Amino acid sequence: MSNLISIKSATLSEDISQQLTNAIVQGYIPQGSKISEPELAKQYGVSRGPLREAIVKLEGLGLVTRTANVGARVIELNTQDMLDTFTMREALEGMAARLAASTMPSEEINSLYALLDKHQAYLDANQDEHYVQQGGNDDFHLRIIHASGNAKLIRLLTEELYAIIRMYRRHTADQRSDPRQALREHKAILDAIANHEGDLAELLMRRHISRASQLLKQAMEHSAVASRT
Amino acid sequence: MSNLISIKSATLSEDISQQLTNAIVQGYIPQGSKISEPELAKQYGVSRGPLREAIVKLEGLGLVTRTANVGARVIELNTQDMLDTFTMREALEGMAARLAASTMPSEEINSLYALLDKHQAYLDANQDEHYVQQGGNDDFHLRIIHASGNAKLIRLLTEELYAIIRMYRRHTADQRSDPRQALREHKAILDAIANHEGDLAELLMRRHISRASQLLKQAMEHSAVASRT
DNA sequence: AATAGATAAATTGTCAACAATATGGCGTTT
DNA sequence: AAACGCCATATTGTTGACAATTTATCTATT
Repeated sequence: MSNLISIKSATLSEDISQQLTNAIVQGYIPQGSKISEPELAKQYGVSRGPLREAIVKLEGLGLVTRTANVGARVIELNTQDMLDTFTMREALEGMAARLAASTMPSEEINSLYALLDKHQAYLDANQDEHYVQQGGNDDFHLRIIHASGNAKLIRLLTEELYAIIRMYRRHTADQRSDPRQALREHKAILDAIANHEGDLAELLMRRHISRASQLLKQAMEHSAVASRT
Repeated sequence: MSNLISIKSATLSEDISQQLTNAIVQGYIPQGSKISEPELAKQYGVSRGPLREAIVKLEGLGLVTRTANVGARVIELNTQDMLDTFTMREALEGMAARLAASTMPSEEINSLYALLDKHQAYLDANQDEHYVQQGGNDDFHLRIIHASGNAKLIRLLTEELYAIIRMYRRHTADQRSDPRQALREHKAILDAIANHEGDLAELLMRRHISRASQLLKQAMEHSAVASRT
């Protein structure tokens, strides 16, 4: 139940940085709340030095914003920020799918087919309940991203954008997408990659993400109307 | 002649951060060189605190790499890194062009046509000599990026990727592209945007950047062969 | 002579104190 | 009563000192 996950790193700063990142993404530290240096330093049992360093790192990751002489606050994700993030994701993951289509080794492709079979079996067994893809090696999108072989693209998507997305999902009604539909789309994307059809793979991946983005937009407009009553 | 550009910021840390960024991008601090905290602190006349903070920021921007208990080094850009960066640029600027096609106000479009006329006049007057587009408001690509209206995309492209690209250009034979060809492509992109043809604008922008990427690749292979003699 | 180990120097990581700035409360003034 | 300015408090920014780790130097051994 504790939000303190003990990860022994080489330096305190790295340690705190990871713990803070986790705390923010998981929502233990709510959006918009102030990051007090003395308070957190006491809480984590370190001095302000390494803690400040961690905050600067978080700023680089886009999880907090800092104002000189005032301090840091956790970002507040509004719908526009989220749609902007999805737009970038569409462009970058589309490109990742294209790259994967030309470089992905066949054994990795087979392994991904096996993963999709596993997802299929899960849906069959759990009557279409969403499987939680929390970033592990079982996440189809992450596998494609890594298959791109573009180190900078991998870092950006997995360390920055996905943190934001996961953070957002926590406080919104989970995506009301049809998991079987998503699985079909995943399969189509993988087929294109297996056939080394980069153009098609990119197109399908973009359409897939765009669809999720549209759902998000609708959900937001809906909840905005609902909260207005 | 000094590499010290005095920018009075709210905090020393911001100040140092900007100066270091500039020094690295401009090549005053060469690639691969070690960032010594005591040395730089003395050089800039500050204590190690704000200097460390600046280094952490630079790490977030991808300009230096840090190793625990060892220190920071300026990144060394190899051809692969550069091609990876161009690949991301292709995806993101392509998307920016698409977005611009649907949101760019007509007066801004006219202003961009005027800019291209200015470039044309420059080429006519200076017998096709490259105009240096060092990131000012006269850079066509930056104008398109800003017209996308996607804040996150703007920040990533202008603050991170472009810093890397400028850094790389400094120590390589400048792009041997045909400036008239580039100008023609810019015009075609702008035409597509003016006609609100997002698909076409994206396609043309990607082709434009891909072409530059190909030239870069050839130049690299060429110089690799040349240096082997 | 080359390698391995021990010691010394230098650098990074961390801390606690001080300075500068912003925030909140109080009283005064209009 | 509201607004302005002043003062006290708290927070951030910066500094110098100390601890921990790495790097360099020197000696000893094979």
